[in-house]
Amino acid sequence: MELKDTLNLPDTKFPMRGNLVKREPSRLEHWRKMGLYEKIQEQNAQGPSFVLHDGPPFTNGDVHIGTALNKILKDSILRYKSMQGFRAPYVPGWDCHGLPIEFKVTKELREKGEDLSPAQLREACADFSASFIEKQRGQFQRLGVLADWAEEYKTMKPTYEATILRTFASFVEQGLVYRSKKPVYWSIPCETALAEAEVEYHDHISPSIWVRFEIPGHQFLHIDGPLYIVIWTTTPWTLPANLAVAVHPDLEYVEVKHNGATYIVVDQLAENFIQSCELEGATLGEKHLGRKLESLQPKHPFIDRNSPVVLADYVTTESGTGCVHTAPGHGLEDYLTGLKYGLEIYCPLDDNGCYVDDGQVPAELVGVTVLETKGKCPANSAVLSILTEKGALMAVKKHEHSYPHCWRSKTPVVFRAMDQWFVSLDAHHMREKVLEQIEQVKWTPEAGIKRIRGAVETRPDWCISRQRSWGVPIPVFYDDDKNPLIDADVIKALADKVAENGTNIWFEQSAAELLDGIELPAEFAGKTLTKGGDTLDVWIDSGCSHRAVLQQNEKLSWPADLYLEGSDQHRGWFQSSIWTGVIADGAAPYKNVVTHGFIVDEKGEKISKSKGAMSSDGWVKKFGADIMRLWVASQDYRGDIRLSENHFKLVSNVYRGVRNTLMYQLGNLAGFDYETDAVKPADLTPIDQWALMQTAGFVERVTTAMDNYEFHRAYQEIDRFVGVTLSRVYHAILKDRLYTFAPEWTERASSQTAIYLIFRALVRVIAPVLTFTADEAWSFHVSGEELADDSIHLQPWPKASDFPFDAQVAADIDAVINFREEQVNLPLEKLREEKVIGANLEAKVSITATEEDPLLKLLKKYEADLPELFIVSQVSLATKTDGEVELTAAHADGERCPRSWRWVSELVPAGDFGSVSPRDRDALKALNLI
RNA sequence: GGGCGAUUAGCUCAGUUGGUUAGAGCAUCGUGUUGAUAACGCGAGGGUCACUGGUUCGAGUCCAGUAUCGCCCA
Repeated sequence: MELKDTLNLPDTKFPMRGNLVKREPSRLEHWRKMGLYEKIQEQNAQGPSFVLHDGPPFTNGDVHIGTALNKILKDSILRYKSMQGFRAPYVPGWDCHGLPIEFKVTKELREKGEDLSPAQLREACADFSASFIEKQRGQFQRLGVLADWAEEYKTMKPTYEATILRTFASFVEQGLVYRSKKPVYWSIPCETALAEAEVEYHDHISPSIWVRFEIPGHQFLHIDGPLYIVIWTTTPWTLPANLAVAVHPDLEYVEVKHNGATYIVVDQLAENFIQSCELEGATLGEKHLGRKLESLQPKHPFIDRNSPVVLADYVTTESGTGCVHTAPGHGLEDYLTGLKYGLEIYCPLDDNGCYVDDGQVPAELVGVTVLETKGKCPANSAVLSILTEKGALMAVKKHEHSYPHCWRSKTPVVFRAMDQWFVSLDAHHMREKVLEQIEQVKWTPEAGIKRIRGAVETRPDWCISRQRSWGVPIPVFYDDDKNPLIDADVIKALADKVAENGTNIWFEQSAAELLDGIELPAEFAGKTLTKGGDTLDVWIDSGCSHRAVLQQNEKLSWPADLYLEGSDQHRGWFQSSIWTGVIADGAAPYKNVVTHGFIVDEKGEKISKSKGAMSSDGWVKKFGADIMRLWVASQDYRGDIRLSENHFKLVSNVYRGVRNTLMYQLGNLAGFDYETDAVKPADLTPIDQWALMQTAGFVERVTTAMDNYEFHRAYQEIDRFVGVTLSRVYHAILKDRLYTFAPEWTERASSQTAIYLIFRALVRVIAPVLTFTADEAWSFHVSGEELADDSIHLQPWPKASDFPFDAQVAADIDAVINFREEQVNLPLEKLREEKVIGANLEAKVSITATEEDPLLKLLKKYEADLPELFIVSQVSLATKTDGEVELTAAHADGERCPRSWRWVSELVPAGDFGSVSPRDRDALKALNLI
């Protein structure tokens, strides 16, 4: 037998390498088989409840890395809450309806040459959505997300749809729903009005044109020759709908004279105007305040009507001429000005974006489309040629600016007035009520309250109608005179039918069939009715989730304790939810809202879609779920979250440290039975008490971090605890005693007792984040096998008070260790450089100080422990009469023990093993080996 | 263009009510060990705290502006 074989070296089957990609799936299967989620719920059935309400991801693709981040954060929080004894059910959801799916499905069907009825199209959309629910569910599960998948909610489920309709009925009942002609964003390829959320801004090159409107007669005094007011626009195609020219009441406008003609533009932009239109030799004349121009009646440049000068505050001097082309049917500001001046909300475009023949539009424009394809806009070209022909066009330039685009077709959208359904947000002081409720919610980060407040304060009435099929129909009927029947009782009755059969019935049945058995208001009774073709804005769908899920699933409760989504949802889901909550239930549906930022690349810039780094699965397949989860925890998610391969490698390093530490602990607990082998708290050696004190502090700090959902702080704490407290200090010191002491010796049992307690705390603390690894380590701990019946996720969260130690002893050792870190290592390193020693055990340390020195007193108190704490072979303390503490290091004296590698004054015989130190001889004796 | 936020070593984070030479961990480099070994130890280098100006005896910390980045809006 070799000496090495007489040592108690670490022994565990817990593998050093994680091999997560390969190993994690079998643990998932194990969890599924044992019903881990259900077990956790059962265990906490009587605990206080904590309801996190899941924001439903849209079901039109693979799980995006941002969605993965979101779900991981939720899962980590819920696992933490569960370990703390909360009944924390998790019902995930899916957002199914909406334009992106309908668009994609329509496109695919068109390519196949199939033309489906709305009902058939909806079926295809439902299949599409269902297929991605399957896919995404699998991807979420792969991340380790634990949930009540059997109860998951879907916005396309009949009962959910019925809730949407009932919520809408509540809106109608309160008189908030109205119909109005209003300019809305219109996507020509999609033939639909778009919500703000469906519009994205991209840089766009538009023609910018200067157009002169003649002011005939003697409207303006002291002007000889022709007089013009000059407008500037980047949307020439809206000129046929021009009904006015807006100027700012308080700005000065100046007469620009050139070649006998006079042009009126705002003073600040006169130079710009002269240069842009190349009016060489132009001179400036009199100035006039904008409000004085209000009475002017310029002529439309190519249609026989006047375009009066109106006043508007939003006119700026940033670009153009300060005289704003106004088309009430094509812009929101123009619309408001139009209302103020009693102008028609005029919009001569059909659904396809082509000019209609209404007797006013010039014949050469009729049928021309305003849709821009490949940078060319036929309507713009046609309008420009008319303007040129009429001599009204003064200049054309290219203008790059940010312009709204359809989020799906990516084409520029147009503003177009048409009939839509709206929800009034100001009636019954609804907006004020929502703002009041916002104050009752705790927003994290705190700045979130400003964002949602701003969004609620400034949003216009909610346009809720969409001209689509894949959604919940707006339950409105029309009589022959186009009078709408929109009645809360009728809608509620319809909702009952929908709860049974889904909204498909709206598309499959006639109005008469739909209304069969439903009592109509007197004015519609007996009339022939037709059903409306619009669907509801999908934000209503998801905005009703708290009503459809929290109020209807008996395991959940309303309002939610927590909503946790990306910061973009201040304007999206958080807002739609609080509106439906306040309108239908009188309060906000959540108590706390936490937001996370967006994922950016390593430079901190928006991640580009082409990189292919967007898929959650790609990262999981390369690094494993625990690394992804650790990556999520590693950063402060309240700001931007950086994503890069490099980053994952760094996180992997930290992971390896944690894993190795667990392996060390498991290895050194081999053969240790806490019930029979643990020492009493009073018998714990000083270093073990120190380690337990450190653990208590660690647990306390991590708990605080977790309570604040500050995973990055927990991550830093874990990294530090594992890397410094345990690995560098505690575990390093322990090696000698764990390896060479006889198993029954108190010191060794003391350390194993401490390691046992620390391991069980550490593995719990990492469990919410490193779910797989913690459970793996736990399995080996409780069963010695990779998979066990028990799970770390059924264990309670540790408390600082779980760890016994004497505060004075622990503090003393802390001081000794600080002394080692600051003073002892340096001279040892110097010896190493000088090649006097290699390992620290080859060294001895001598410390000299005055008798009164507190440090010396402290060291004396623990003199016997010092070699172990300093990890050297010998430490000698000596006194002197005055001066600072002196520390010298040299090669150790005596001989090297071949068993413990420590240098001792003399070796003693140990049978067949030759000579060893007296302590090692005793150990061998205790082991009955000699 | 507007609103909100961020900006501390290569990376991820700490920096308490403004107060001595700005701290960790990881990474890097050097080195030791070979009984945690695709591991572990020790040491070193690395920051004009985004920039500019202000308040103050004193500012990473307070104020203003600028820049860059992100989200939202136009």
